[in-house]
Amino acid sequence: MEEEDDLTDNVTVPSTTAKHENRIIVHVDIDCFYAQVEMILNPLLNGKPIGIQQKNIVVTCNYIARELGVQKLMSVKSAKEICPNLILVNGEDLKKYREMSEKIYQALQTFSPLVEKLGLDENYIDVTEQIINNLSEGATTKTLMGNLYGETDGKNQNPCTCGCEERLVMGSSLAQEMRNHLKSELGITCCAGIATNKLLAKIAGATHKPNQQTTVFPSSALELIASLKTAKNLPGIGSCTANKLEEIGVISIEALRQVNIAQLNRTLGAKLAHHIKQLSYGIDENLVKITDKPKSIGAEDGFPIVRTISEVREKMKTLLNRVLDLVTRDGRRPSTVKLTVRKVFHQQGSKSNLRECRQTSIDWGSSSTTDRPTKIVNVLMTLFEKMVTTDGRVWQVTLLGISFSGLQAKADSKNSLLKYFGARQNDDTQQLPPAKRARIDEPSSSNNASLPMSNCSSSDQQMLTCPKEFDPTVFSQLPRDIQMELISSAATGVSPQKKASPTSNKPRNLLQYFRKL
DNA sequence: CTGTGCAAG
DNA sequence: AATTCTTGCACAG
Repeated sequence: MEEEDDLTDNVTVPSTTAKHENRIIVHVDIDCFYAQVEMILNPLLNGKPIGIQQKNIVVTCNYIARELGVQKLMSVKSAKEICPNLILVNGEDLKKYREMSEKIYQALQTFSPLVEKLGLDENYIDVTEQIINNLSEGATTKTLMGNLYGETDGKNQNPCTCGCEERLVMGSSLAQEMRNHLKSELGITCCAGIATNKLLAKIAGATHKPNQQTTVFPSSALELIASLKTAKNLPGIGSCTANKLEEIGVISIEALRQVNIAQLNRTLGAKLAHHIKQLSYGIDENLVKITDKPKSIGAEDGFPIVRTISEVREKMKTLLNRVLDLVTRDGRRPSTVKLTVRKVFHQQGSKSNLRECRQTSIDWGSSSTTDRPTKIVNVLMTLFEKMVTTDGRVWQVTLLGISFSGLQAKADSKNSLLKYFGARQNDDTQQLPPAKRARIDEPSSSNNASLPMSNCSSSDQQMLTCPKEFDPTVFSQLPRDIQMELISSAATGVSPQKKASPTSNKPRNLLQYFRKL
């Protein structure tokens, strides 16, 4: 099937978008995050204009400062000119912010297990399950909390009959509860967007700031997207895609909606072309993806110029120490290292922003903790040579980056599985918060551990696949963290049971109880 | 599995 | 009004 012209694709775009969406997504965005954290940590700052300084830049500031004319990403110099009594707080150490970010994530998780963190100050929450439960319990649809995008005359011109608006109204009160909770427990204020997908939720939430929330009905989705004005304002269209779009004359949202799909395919590839076309109509099928532990841990350091191996080795050591520290704190053990370099070779005016990387698996085998750093430095230097010193050419390097991946929980079933069962007996629901929260524990026939078969696509795809060697039924009942542990142990062959040899009366491995017979 | 490119905050 | 830094995902060989 060749799609020669754009008519075909446009026909498939429903006039009212998201009609078939049964999800309810909340996007939570903390108001001027760094500034808020500083004010919470130091109440003396309350009522005063404060700015967060990194290097010579005011990266963000509180709303008092904004009223006085201070803007985000302003130089310290001009910020002080505009607002001489601006209080500057150094925000180069992100520790405090990471900690608060984690607390916020945990707090939001009490409303739904489907929380996705985006940066330090944003989260998506899929509350479809909770809403459906509430409705099935005969919860009365409350009045909408906060702002409703569009429909400014207060009248809903063309109410949708599919039930989405009722669910969104409930979503708005759930969002209100989340914001109240963040305020009372952490002192944090934020904005929220409530919609049927991530795209609309994020954009809607940004329409009323600060400390407000906004719901968008699918009937207003097209209008909301159009209000972004330009295509590059769509989340998912970055600078590179925006440039390519510009080359084919696509700047506005409207132009993106109208552009010939075949041409778009040629410019961006079919998949991306289709995706951003969908975005332009407010359609976004992306699921809220649970944020797990990081998949990689790394650091990189840029500098003016380095030309000698010994300099590189020095920088490498320093950098490695930093990363190793992070890895140690994480607790897991990586199986591969990756080295990134940025080479600069002054060719005719080219920016040569060229980064290259090489990775290799690492064998922690018999290396003591004291041994470890030097050992890895050598590995890294080998990788380095693969990239820059293979030929005798002159080289200059302006960046080194080290990243570890393949992080695996240190395989000691004592500290994970056993501990889990120990704690588990006490209370199943403890990590589910105050009952009023979302009332997902109401029927109590099944707890949250096994998100029971819902027809909600969002949770379906979050299901982990059961490794061959385990009983799928049992597996499906296990909580997610245990599922993951079983998967990784299956994958790595940790504790392989030889045909269930009952002879081993050793510290019986709990894994065996989950295996198929 | 490797390496590159893009996006986001 | 950025640029840098960190992470994750998609693509391709």
